[in-house]
Amino acid sequence: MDKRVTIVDVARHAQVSVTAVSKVLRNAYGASPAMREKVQQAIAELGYRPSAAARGLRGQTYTIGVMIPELRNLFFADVIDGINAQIGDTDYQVLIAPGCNGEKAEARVMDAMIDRSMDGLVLIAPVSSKKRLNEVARTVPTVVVGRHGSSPDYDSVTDDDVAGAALVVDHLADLGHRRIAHIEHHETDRVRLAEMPNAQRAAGYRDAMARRGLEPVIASTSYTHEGGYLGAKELLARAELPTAIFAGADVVALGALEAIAEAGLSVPGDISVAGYDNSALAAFGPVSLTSVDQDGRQMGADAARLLLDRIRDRDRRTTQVKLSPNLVVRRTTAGPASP
Amino acid sequence: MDKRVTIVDVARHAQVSVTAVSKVLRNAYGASPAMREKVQQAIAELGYRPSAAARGLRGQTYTIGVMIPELRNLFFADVIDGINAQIGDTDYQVLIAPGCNGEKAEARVMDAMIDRSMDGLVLIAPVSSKKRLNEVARTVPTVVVGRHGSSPDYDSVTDDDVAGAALVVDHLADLGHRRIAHIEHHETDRVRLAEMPNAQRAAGYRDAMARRGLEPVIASTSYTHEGGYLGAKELLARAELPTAIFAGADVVALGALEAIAEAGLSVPGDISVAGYDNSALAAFGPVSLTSVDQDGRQMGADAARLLLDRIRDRDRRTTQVKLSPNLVVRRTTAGPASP
DNA sequence: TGAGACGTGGGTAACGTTTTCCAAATGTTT
DNA sequence: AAACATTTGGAAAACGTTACCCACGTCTCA
Repeated sequence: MDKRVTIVDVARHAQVSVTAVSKVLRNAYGASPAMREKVQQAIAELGYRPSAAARGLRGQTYTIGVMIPELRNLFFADVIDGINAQIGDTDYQVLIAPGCNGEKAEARVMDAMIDRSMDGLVLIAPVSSKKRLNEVARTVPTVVVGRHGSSPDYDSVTDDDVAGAALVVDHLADLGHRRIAHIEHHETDRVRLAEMPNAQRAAGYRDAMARRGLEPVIASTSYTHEGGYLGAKELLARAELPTAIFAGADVVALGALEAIAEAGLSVPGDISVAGYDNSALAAFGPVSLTSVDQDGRQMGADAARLLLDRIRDRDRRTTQVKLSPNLVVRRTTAGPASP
Repeated sequence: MDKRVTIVDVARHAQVSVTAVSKVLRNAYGASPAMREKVQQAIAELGYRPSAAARGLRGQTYTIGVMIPELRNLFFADVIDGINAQIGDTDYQVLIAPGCNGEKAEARVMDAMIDRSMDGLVLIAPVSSKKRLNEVARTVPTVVVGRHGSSPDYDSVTDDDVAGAALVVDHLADLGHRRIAHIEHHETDRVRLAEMPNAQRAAGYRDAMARRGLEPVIASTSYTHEGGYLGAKELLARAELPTAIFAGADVVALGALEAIAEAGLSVPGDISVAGYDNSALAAFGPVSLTSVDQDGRQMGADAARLLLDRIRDRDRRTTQVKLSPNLVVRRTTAGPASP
């Protein structure tokens, strides 16, 4: 309950002005090496730590906010690792706001971060309207991760979902499959159709199928375990059974696997299954799911780098970084049983 | 880039004093309903939001910090859900600091949270010294989750790990097992031996075995997948094979399963395996691991409740909440093959 | 009819920084 | 030696709140 050590205490202890201490703290111009030395020592002796609140009132808070839709998604964890690694031991601190599912929760969280005068924001897979995102980005330096499309106000980092979907289709087609079905996340909103990864994956699937001269077969559900289960059930009930299913996400693939097992079919004997995200579940031995790997760490690192750049120079033109995915082939895909 | 709306703007717009607006904001005493109404309207019209930085300089920041050792652990995600649910739509915002593995990272994060004048801290499974934790708790209201032992300075919420271990041992013994081995996290530090959950689980295992008149068999590795793999390998190399293995955590159990499969043994035919945490991996169909369930959500909710109470009254005596775990029996445990 | 209590409302000094000046000292060029 | 840059250090005004006061009416009760 002892009183907090302030910059005034440090100044007094070092026998210099408050201004001088502030300059040393910020590595600002106008402090001689001798003075720096003196002040550093006083800071160390008193165990002084600047108050972020007071700093925020004037300038920076040295805080980066990360908005994430879902803590349990391991891909997002990778992104955060990447951010953290890049921020490293700069003076910035990364803080994550949990539970931002849905537009309303997102709005609340973005406001909260702005209220707290954060220096920069990383928004991971936001669903808010583009208008809202632009507004936010005009208020505070912002990088959006995992959402396609460009903005004049924020930088973005995405994975090439169209290419990723093509990787899967090509892999399956090369194995000899012709009836390759896709389970997509149902989407109607126009902007999201253009910008959300799920829509891009579906588009990539259609393109790749067309290039191969194959008919697309689509079940439109949601990116959840249940969505995968229902989607696969629907596909298995059709007249012509697919010989392979490309699920838009790993959880979806797991749901599909369950439905396939229930139907008494084997994987990959009767039907091949591929997912997307290369999450820990996909890599997990007993599952061993063929999946598309996005380098989450790299995406996070790029996002952090872009953000620091933008904090330094807010008027810089925005850039869009697009990374290339890799296909990780495991044991759920193989050639079709019979032609 | 428009200027921020401040309390002064609101006051001017509502034709009242700044004090009056502040009172309304904080639901403080001394504002008539009429004035409240007027001010609320001005706030709405201007879209005013109070600056957390400025507030922090004077009093509260309405921010709760959560320190978490590892984002990927699903149990922690449950705890955070619980915290978030309890905080609900109070004015508080929950912020998580990622990557706090190790004492040094923890120190940095706790400092960062204090620098940011957070109103309260939830520390999940911290490894820092007790002295440090007490210091922090004396600076800012703090609740520690998942670490046993009591402190005069912070409240704590734990699961009864001794009881949890006993649940497993009793379950296995009731099935007829007599050679029940345990894979523990190696621990030498004295305080941690008393306070960390892993140590409590090992102690609970020993007690329960003794109560049953059984000899404890322990492999001392670490709470990781690899630790489980190596631990099981070691146990399987002994003269007398165990008929059951109680792993101190689900990841450990998964590693053990891998070693067992490699040795050409079947589960639960040749050997039973149980984990701890009832993580999503344990529940996952193909794994279906018997495990001890800690109600993470409940723990988080309790922690948040205690924290809000302590923020309200800092001099309240500290309390320790201890929850009871449940055993979830799945398909990796069964009676031993032969006597 | 006073005296006190109470209900309203506002003035203003903090809070701990940063930042914009400004002054003095020192160095550098003509 | 004069004129001009550059370096070094400090004074003081913000920044947007809160909280402690005080002032003014109106009510209540002896």
